[in-house]
Amino acid sequence: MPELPEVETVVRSLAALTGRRILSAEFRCRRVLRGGDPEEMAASVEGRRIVSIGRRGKFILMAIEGGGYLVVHLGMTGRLLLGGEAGKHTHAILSLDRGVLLYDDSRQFGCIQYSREIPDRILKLGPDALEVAFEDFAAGLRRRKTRIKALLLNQGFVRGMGNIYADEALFRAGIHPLAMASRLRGERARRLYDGMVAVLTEAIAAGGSSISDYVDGQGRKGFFQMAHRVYQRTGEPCAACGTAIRRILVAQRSSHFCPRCQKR
DNA sequence: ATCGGTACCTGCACGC
DNA sequence: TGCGTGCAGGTACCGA
Repeated sequence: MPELPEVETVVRSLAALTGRRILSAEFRCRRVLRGGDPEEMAASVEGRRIVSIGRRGKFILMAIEGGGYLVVHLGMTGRLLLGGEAGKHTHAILSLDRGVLLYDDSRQFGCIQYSREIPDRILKLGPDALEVAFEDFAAGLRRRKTRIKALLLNQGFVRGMGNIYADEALFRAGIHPLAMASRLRGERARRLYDGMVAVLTEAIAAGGSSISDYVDGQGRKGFFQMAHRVYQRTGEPCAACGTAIRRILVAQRSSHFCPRCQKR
């Protein structure tokens, strides 16, 4: 489901969690706990308030009263829902002093864990795609010996981009997904940076993209998918030149682009 | 140290 | 109807 705009939308939709007390917690599925023990996790959060909720790239961090964090990653199909009924794929249930928070994930690629400190894998992420300075972004491009599409998906380079927005940013910049990152300098680096920031900002304003099952914390769908210009538009005419959009694999991920507008 | 390929899991759309 | 195939917003891990 979720890239930066979707995760940002979820976090904003869950602002009401701030100050809520967790009365009880149930963790049902070991596979999404990243090795954590369900009983210990429950004991670590029960009786404590949620102090804040925020985002680092695609990770959601809920700061828990007295220190520690509930760290959530939505993977491909994860959902955090304020209210509603537990279902077949509900892996965590937090009963609050007002309402209930459910964590659902049919594919179980996401995770929910409790950690005393911010986990190392989060500290090792690159700068946020909406916070990185252009100079750092451009310098990073020059240092990497890989295709630009793969690099945009690498969370150690810049955190928050995923398959949809990487394709959309590359289209806006007129850059082919197979272009070598190190060769993008000057004006092309600038266009990519601007395209990335613009597409992410517009997507947040639209509440994210709901391709199949994404919803925010209140169960609302996003509608930025209407504005996708290449993602999952294989065969459709390019909005700029009319050429049929093509799909190729880059780093094992579907990549959609206009063969005429996007140059290597 | 960096890269690409693969594994993980469920559900859906499609063709036969 | 049912079965096989391919595809899907993700990261982690492995060997080269």
